[in-house]
Amino acid sequence: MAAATLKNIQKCPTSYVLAIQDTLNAFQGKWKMPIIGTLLFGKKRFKEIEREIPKITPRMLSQELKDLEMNGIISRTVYATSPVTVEYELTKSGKQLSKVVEAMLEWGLQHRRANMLELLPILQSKTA
Amino acid sequence: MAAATLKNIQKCPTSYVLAIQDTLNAFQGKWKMPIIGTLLFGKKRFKEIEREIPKITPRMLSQELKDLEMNGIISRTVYATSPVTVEYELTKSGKQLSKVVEAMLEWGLQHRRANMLELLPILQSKTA
DNA sequence: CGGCATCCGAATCGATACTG
DNA sequence: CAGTATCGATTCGGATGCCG
Repeated sequence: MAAATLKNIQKCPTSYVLAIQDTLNAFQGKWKMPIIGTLLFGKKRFKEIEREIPKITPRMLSQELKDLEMNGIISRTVYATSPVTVEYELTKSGKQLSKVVEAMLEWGLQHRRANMLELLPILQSKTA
Repeated sequence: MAAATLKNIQKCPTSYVLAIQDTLNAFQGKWKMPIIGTLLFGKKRFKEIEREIPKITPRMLSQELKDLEMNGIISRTVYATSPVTVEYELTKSGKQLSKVVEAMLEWGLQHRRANMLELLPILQSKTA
């Protein structure tokens, strides 16, 4: 199959848009990408993830993990210890997201530097 | 400066999470990535974008374009024709997002194929 | 430890109608 | 053409408390 480069789909921008939205749905919201991000470093337990993601509540973490599992991005394993231990791990699909995450990360750093220099004390209001 | 690879920040997952969330904020929501996507092919006018993105309303398009402009991702040019013509174009920062978009696109296609085969008639309920 | 249930305000977003 | 204004439905997401 041909690679999914921009040039290949230039002919039909709309179908291209649909593909992006499709992808977007898999990890939309405030928390999914950060969760995936922490799991790229390996298996983690519920509490570990919670600790690494500032301000996430158990409610949201639980909800998002369930969502990600349903979408085939992570897998959940329960160990019958006492108290129970649960480990979350990226699936193969999930691991392939590292490409996306790295791209986002790299752009984020560049973009931030660019904005610091040129414009935008506007961000202040969002940071606060 | 060292490249922003995952390995480089493994030491501090939390700061890494913050960087991702930061990036995420720049194009969160249902429409921003698709808008950026269509603009990767070149300058476009309001109506052109609207036509290429299924189901977007003028309200949302207007709002998101404004947001993207404030974030330094696109630029807006008004031509004093009659009726007025407005063109939107990616800035340098915006163009650099192509890396992210392509990564998302590629993953989306792979992931879709994988899910078709293995699991998930669940998506049906979301597609409907 | 790893959650779930409930409540509730805030933010998002779609539909529709209108304007310079 | 390129938007804006208003309304209302839906969803998101934080706080809190409880459970096996």
